[in-house]
Amino acid sequence: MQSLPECQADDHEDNRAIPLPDEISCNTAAALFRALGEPSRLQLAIILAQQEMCVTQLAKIVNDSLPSISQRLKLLKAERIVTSRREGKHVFYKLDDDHIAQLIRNAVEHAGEK
Amino acid sequence: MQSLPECQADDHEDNRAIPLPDEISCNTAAALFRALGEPSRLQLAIILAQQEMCVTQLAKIVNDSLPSISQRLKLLKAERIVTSRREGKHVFYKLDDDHIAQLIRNAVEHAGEK
DNA sequence: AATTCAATTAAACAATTGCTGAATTGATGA
DNA sequence: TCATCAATTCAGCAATTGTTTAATTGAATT
Repeated sequence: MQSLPECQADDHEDNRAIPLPDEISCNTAAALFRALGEPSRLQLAIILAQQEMCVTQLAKIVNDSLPSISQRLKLLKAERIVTSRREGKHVFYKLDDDHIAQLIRNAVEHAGEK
Repeated sequence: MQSLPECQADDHEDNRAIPLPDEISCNTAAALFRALGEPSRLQLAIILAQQEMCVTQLAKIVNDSLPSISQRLKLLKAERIVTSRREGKHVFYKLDDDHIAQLIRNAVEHAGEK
């Protein structure tokens, strides 16, 4: 009987053909995904994709404490998912750019296909 | 002196205007992000976006143990990021669809802007 | 300057996650 | 059937993460 084709990678010595994705790109891109990879943070991002909002408003809407919201926003901001501006006592957040909005739309779309 | 405009959300009672993103969507989309939100898993996804590959090959390329790779792939598969097919002793994985490839490209692009 | 409200930060704790080595399953060939 | 190789599963451990309460910072008003 004819045997099945051997695993192509038995030429284990030659990895030249497949360049590893560079480590820094992986790390920073993964950090971006990780920031959005938590329901409560993603929820904030989705809300802020619709309209700019201050921390207190967000806390009311999602019914959670200020420190929680603030910490989530801090992480989202570190990954440049949201930007903030202060206006008097309030700090307003919004989505950084359409790039991110597109990313979120794609993910929600994919998730919806289940 | 003119005082700064009040926070728009002092009408705290009326949240009708801002519908909460539905919880299930948030959870499933977040799960997708979380799966990609780990450098070693994202690395696998990026490699598999370029070509189909079996577990042993992947282990060689990223220089890690079979159980590690297998567990990562399992999670990626659970989120429908990759698909697998068995061929004899080997199980080959590849990216599920271009949807995901696009998602990854966007993220890497965004990360590169830093 | 003192008060008040918004937001952030800090520290401690609980829960989740990823990794490691051993055991197990699946499939082929002797 | 037995031996072998690929892949998965399992259980225990270490590290990371998210939450909570309290304390602190920042800005405006009196």
